[in-house]
Amino acid sequence: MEMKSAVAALAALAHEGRLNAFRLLVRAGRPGLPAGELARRLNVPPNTLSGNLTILSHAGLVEGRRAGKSVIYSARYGDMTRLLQFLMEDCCAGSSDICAPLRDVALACACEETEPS
Amino acid sequence: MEMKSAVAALAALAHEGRLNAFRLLVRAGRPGLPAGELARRLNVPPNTLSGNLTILSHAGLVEGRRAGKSVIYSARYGDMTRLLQFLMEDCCAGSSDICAPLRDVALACACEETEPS
DNA sequence: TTATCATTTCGACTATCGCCGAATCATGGA
DNA sequence: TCCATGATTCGGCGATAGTCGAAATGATAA
Repeated sequence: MEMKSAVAALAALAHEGRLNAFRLLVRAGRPGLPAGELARRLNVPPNTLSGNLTILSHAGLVEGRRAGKSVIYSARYGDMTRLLQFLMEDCCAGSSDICAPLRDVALACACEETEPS
Repeated sequence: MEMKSAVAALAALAHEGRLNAFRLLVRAGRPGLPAGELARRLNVPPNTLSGNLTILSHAGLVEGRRAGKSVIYSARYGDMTRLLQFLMEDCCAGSSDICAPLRDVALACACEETEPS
């Protein structure tokens, strides 16, 4: 069951235009961006982008909310996290040297709150 | 340039049969599994699986090496790591609460060498 | 070399995806 | 209400991906 949604999310991301849009939204953080602004920044026709945003949103990767005339899209970090979790599940098969680099990747995503003290 | 290969990897994984095969290889660890054994375990025709393994290998996610009559496939953990890194790049946009769950996912992939003391 | 087994490639069919122009829907302002 | 604007949906065409049976390739052992 989880399998189907993972495939859907991966299929949604397996497209240059959608991956660009998604990454832009990921970088935009919680506030997100209006659809038109996205189309302008990515330099794609609004209707094409709209279809791609629909696909991303069906896959649970983004969501849109209306604000006046605009629809503001933002990344759904929770589902993004679950997808990554699904991909790295049981990745290590007992060999810690496989798993270690993955940890480093996550720790490199260090934000500003890295210092524990 | 990195973009293209990320899309290729995601497209390769955006397929139930291939994702099953890949995950099975990921769990199999470095030793990997012969193609026929994979086909048997996944219950798919050998030629179909062969095509899918070719796609995965072109995407850099798996590799095959010959051992006698069999070709043994194994996951390429390095490229898998790079893909995850690409997906979570700049994920936090300054908000640490976005990034923290991702770190937890990576830390949950804890292997046996988790204990720091 | 010849037989045999594991795997891969070939060929053709079907289904689905992606893109674009045009029409439609939703909102805010005159 | 009527118009302007931002966004989405609809219709279609062309291109691509997926599957399977059948044939070919590669490797081994006698």
